[in-house]
Amino acid sequence: MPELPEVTTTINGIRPYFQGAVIAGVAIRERRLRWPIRADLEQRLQGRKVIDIQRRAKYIVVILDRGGLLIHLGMTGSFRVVTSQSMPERHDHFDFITDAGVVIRYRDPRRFGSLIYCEEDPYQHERLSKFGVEPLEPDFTGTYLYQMSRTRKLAVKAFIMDQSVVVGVGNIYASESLFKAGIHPRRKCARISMSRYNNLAGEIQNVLTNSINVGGTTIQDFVRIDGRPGYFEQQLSVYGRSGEPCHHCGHAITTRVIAQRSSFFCPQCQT
DNA sequence: CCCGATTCCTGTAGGC
DNA sequence: TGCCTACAGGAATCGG
Repeated sequence: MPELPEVTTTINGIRPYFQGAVIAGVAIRERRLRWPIRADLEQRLQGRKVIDIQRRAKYIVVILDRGGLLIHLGMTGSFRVVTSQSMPERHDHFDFITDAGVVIRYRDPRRFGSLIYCEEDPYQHERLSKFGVEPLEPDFTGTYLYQMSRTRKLAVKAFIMDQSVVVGVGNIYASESLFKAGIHPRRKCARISMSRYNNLAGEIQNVLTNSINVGGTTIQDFVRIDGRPGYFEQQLSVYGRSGEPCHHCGHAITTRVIAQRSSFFCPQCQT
């Protein structure tokens, strides 16, 4: 499930083929994603130059010579770079074809992803307007989390997954960073001290950075641009480890549903 | 406004 | 072996 590290890994994989390219064509086989792909997208993109590929929250932001694209991977979206001879398979919903003849192909079995065309600056698009801070930027601190949480009533796990607070943290990295910080995921976010939030902010940054460095996590669907999996899965402390021993104390890892998402934690190490 | 519940979707895993 | 059901979850939307 693509969270911040998986989006970054995807962007790094696409960039060598996409940045600086001219879009020779777009082939769309399935327009019904999270929102329908607009009918004139092929025509709008034809001949346009790709200036840069960036990230905001879990969106891939493609900067074009004017305007741009917002691409979300949803739950099961991934890109691959293939040759023009490669036949699209089921769930390969669209291709960007560059002037170098490279095909950048999007696959998304569950179709929760999106491809949005922006006439003007994509950073001004409404979809990006409600996002909170970037976790790897300097303004993401324990103080920030502490201040944002004081008046809120939800569990800390739901709080750090709230994209209007901090972006890019999904179910996997929320579970992992709370374990590293020794915080119980069900604890009310307003009842956590400044020093614990300092730890948590640092652990969120550590977990995300470590994952980026090994190409992200592969659980089920996410694959890197070259089709190989990310390797962060081997470093997971709690996610998906229900019943297995905690690496720190040996107690069995517990799973509970918190805010409609399965959550994994050590009941002994996390309080 | 806030927050929990529901919804979209399909591949996979587990039970019988 | 095959069928059925539950489950996975990002994020928009709905309802209390």
